[in-house]
Amino acid sequence: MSLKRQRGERAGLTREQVLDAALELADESGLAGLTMRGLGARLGVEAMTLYHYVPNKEALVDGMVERLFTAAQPAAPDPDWRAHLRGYAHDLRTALLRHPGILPAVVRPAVTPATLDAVEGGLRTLTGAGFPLGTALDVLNTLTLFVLGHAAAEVGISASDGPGSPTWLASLDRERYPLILESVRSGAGTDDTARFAFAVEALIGGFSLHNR
Amino acid sequence: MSLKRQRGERAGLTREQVLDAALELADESGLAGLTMRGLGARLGVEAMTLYHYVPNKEALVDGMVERLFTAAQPAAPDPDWRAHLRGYAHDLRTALLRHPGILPAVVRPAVTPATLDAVEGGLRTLTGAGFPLGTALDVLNTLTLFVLGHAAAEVGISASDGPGSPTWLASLDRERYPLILESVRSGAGTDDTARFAFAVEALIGGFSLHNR
DNA sequence: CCCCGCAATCTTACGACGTAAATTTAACGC
DNA sequence: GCGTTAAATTTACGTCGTAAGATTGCGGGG
Repeated sequence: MSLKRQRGERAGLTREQVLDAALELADESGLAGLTMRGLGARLGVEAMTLYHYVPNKEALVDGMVERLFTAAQPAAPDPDWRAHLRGYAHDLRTALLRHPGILPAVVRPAVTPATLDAVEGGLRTLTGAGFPLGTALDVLNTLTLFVLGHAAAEVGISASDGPGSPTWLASLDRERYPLILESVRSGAGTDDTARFAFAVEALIGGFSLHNR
Repeated sequence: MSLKRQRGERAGLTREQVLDAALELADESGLAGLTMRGLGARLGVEAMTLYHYVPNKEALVDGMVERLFTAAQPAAPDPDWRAHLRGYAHDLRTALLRHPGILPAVVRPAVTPATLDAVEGGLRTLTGAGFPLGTALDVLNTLTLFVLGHAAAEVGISASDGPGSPTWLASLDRERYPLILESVRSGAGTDDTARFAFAVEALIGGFSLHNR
């Protein structure tokens, strides 16, 4: 990456290289630090060159998001629908957290061959387990949106130590917020991974009510 | 709003007026259309004037988000914890959807007196219903993050008719995606409000497993 | 082998953005 | 009235996305 070329030598980029470099840059410098000029520099190329691989910056970000979703390998189909959903949620979260830089820009699930396969596979498992098709779709949409929101919030929260941080919360009025203070003191709710697992289990437990 | 003044006449703004005008502008023109100059114009003032009410644009957006959360009046404490959670989720979603313009920027819950009250109240109801404190916190965090993610995705999805739209999905390969096509044909999963309610019920159902 | 068309890359330029610095103007206590 | 302070403006700078056009390398048909 970013090798210097002789005068007039070609860089030989591909769209995938551009998108991957953009993901790296966003992870290092944040969304605001993702610049056409900066991305060009990282690839050893002028900014305008990038417009041969991407029509504009919005499309660049869209491509990055697509790449993120595509990187989540579809969970192996599991006849146990609970295990299938657990695996799907876990894998999707892991893929999303691999590139926290663009997560703030992921406000909707991307539609790619990979995600379509994941949905189709999920529908097959769920309907096979007795869920009506409409319910199965609601289940998958609900779970996907939850994973998205949770992952985005995880990277959003961790960066700050202003309002909301444990030390900040510890200075609250103990008359008014006794339970919050007790929670902070006991260190509850600070483990993102544990909270995620808790939530997934709750959702699966709730979905079970539609299956008998 | 935006009344023209005589030369040298004062505008007499307040921070709240600035934030509310910013919310309006973001709703009309999107996040990219939210500009210091544009916001100034809407208030009948030069861009630099806004810096007397807000240190920079990032703080402006933060203030808008805070205002959004504060506008969600805390749900009336309900001894029935299920009803309490239902009301909380519904009210928060309604408040968030009232200003779709900044929702893409809401990647984490804001910490304000209003939200602290909501959390404390929720903890009181849940612990009163027999939940351990740590579990109660997980329940509230899970529900809040879900509402955030769902609301953000709702406004993100609705705007597009490219990939992911019903008409686009209808042209998929029927050998490979039979269940997705059947879902589209039956119009399943298109009602955001219904899906939200479904998800909230599922979560509450799952939470119930920790309460007996 | 040459040359020509195409694809990749670079150069230059423009308008809009966020905001620093300095300046002007209005409002208010003494 | 007068100085002080807060509110608003003016001017300016650096950076951004990107339009337009020029330039350079490469591969195939004479």
